Amino acid sequence: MAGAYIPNEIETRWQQRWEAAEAFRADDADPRPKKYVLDMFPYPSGDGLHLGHVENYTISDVVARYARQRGFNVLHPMGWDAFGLPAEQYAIENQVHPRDAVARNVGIFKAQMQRMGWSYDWSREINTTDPDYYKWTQWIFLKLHEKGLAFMAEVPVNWCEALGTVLANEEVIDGKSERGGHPVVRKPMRQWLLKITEYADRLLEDLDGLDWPSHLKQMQREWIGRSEGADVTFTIGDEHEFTVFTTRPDTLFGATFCVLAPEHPLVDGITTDAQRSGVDEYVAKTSRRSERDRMADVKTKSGVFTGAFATNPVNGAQIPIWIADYVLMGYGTGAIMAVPGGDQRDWEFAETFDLPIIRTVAPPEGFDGQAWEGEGAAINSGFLDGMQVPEAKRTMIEWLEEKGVGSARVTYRLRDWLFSRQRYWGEPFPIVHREDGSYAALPADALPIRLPDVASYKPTGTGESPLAAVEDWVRTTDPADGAPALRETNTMPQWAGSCWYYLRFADPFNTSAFCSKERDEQWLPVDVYVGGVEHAVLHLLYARFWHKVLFDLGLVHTQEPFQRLVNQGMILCPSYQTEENGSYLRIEDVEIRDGTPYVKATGRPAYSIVQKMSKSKKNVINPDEIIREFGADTLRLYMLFMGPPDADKLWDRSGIQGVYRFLNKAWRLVVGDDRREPRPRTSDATSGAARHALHTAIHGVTQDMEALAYNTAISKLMVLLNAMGDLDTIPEEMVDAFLRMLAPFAPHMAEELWSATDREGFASLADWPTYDESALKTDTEEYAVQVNGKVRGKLVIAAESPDEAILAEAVALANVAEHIAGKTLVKQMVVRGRLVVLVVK
RNA sequence: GCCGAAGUGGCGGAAUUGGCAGACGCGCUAGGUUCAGGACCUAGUGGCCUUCGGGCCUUGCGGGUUCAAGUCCCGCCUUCGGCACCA
Repeated sequence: MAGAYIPNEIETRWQQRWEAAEAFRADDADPRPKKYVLDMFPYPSGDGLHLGHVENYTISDVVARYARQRGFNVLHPMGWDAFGLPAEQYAIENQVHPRDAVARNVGIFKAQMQRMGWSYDWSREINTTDPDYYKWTQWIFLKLHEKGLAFMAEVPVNWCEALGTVLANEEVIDGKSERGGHPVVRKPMRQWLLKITEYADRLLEDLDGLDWPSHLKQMQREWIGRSEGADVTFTIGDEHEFTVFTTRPDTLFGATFCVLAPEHPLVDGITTDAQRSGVDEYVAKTSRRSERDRMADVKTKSGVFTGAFATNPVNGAQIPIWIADYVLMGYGTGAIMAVPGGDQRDWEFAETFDLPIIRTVAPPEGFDGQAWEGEGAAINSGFLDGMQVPEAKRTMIEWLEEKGVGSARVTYRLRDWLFSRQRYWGEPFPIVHREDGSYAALPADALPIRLPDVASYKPTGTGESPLAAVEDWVRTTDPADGAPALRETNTMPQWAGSCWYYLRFADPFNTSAFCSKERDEQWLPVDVYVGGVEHAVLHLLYARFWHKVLFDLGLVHTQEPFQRLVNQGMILCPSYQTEENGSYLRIEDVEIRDGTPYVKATGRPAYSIVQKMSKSKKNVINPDEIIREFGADTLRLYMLFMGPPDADKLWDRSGIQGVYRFLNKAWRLVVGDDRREPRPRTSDATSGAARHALHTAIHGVTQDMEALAYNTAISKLMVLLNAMGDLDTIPEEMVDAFLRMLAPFAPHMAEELWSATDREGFASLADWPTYDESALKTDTEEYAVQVNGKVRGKLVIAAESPDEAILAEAVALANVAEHIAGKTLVKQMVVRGRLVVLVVK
């Protein structure tokens, strides 16, 4: 008899043994086929792991452990994405240097990760803030610069006052910062940009070959936003001309006015004196409005006539030129031809300002809407009349090109990637500015450009990084000629370090390259990448871009970094608010009576909604408490048992009992507890029903493992354990296979029982069991007998019985006979192994 | 507004190509066991009806195809996610 199952004791012991034996180390010299299983590495925040991490990393851990047991040489590394805003914000809030805060938080994270029993190869741990690491981030930047993909420009940027920095388009959501939700305004500033647009087509096309969730690919496609159309040049008298971009060149005959963005450079020059004051006022008003305000009233159309007229190149018509803020300077050419008959926005504008409307595509019979944006035959369009839209487009583009007033063109929603930040905690640029205003990239041997210590690392708010105040760091010389120069004081954004970290894991200590050709070829691409959907258009797009650049430079051998991507669902949890003022309540301060939540202190009802866990909603569950109470194995198992990996999951701790009981049951069966002897085992071969149960389980669990259907895999292990519990003596073979299959999910329990039953080595590294096809069959089969679609009886018959025998027994069943009595049998068939179909009239 | 995903017992969720809806677990009910238990064991558990043989209903709603529909087709509703004046 053994003692009770005490998870904490067992788990820490096995964690130490795995570590001492370096059980999960990925060996470069191992000749077996490789499997690279990667997590999106975390920002080590001060709060430690949350349940989202636990879910993410448990899924990948099971993938990695299963792959090991299937004989793969597995690379499953972990590291820290520690530069950037979250780390810096935390440091400012807690009055510590970011470096110290990162070191401390990394310690917390790592201890928690090890406590979960995740099988990382810690010998490859990396940290993006380590100079040995960011040296190579800077080096890759130099490569981008050499290729002409990094450049400086005065551009309207997203300036966030509260964060004291500019942000990338991807970091701005609804006019607010992705982090913190602070207001963001447009403001022109001189900034570094990366030409991701040059890769737009490849980023789009290569999505097809990736094994990613389709909705995620769709998000990237939409973000890139490729649209095909044409540029059309309009002239204004003899002096000016401007170009518009349109996806509907076929509707050019219906262009009854043009609209320029208020920021369009031509606006000032073409405005007539009579319209001057109105135009100036509108332009000023627009520039004061934030992006957010501009988006807030999409419904109402505003605009001002410039007094100028443009010549429609297709028919010479003089059409008025307006300015309006629904035309964006940052997209296309910042100018449009307005076709109210074929575009609802233009229709609304035309109605508001009483401008003419001409239909150029015949709407379908009975159409009583406004603009018709669909297919149809061209009308009122001269040489296009009668053509369907696609043909009309082609014909118009040919005409425009022939006349030299337009051409086919593709535009993208994707903009170049704004790559500089006015913050302290990021990679410095390997760039110096010379006195003559030019700048120079530093040579590779000058790297790393270390981040200096500063007195204050808080944002200055002036648009300059805190680094600008570090005189002796800023003042330097251009190594090319020794002339005085100033260092670039912007830093790289958070995403820089994570753009290539997956490559560094393959070769973490290389001092002469970011990753050697050999290691790249050995380990890349990542076979399974597990992480949240929140990175769909940020990290995942940026990393693909860098990877393609590295590919073009011949530095990596694959076009894409992440072959298969798995998105875990979100963990949702009820949050509680007072009904009075909506302030959030901690879960401990709420009690549930008859399914209704009440505020404990006041006894008044509380308002509850289910949403994503977040600190501000006070609905965060701390994994440490669950581990303390039930152990890591139970938490791992429960996380997976709640539902499929990609589904959102409602956190409800009442279900934990189920998986905890399952582990206890396994424990008692194999080693017993303080009251019960373990179940006797036998080395005799498994036979009969037990054999069938065993092989069905192996077959089913294996299938589920391949499909990442871990919730059903666990349920099949439960079925197997229940079957073992029904036996007086358990065949050793069953215990063996059970433990091997338990190992990826509850590795500590598996190890403990593995060693308690005198098995050699680690269960975590034991081969995956195989099943015998013949054992999946049973001697008898059960058939449901349907009469006119309803089950009227069941019969058990020897397997492989001929159809005739089955049908004969089926019609002989008492209840079946009753239902067919006095009627004509019009159809009878047997669905092998399942049912008998009888149709009567 | 546009695009995408999803709606199955009291709850989380299962269901190859259309083939016995509700696996597994939680919860609940009854019994056993225990000094005790938020422990363990056994049995039951979608709803309604029942002469205890069985019958009828049931996968968001309404139609349809089929011997047979959670699964396929048509039309709606709801929820979640993404995009949001992108020309």
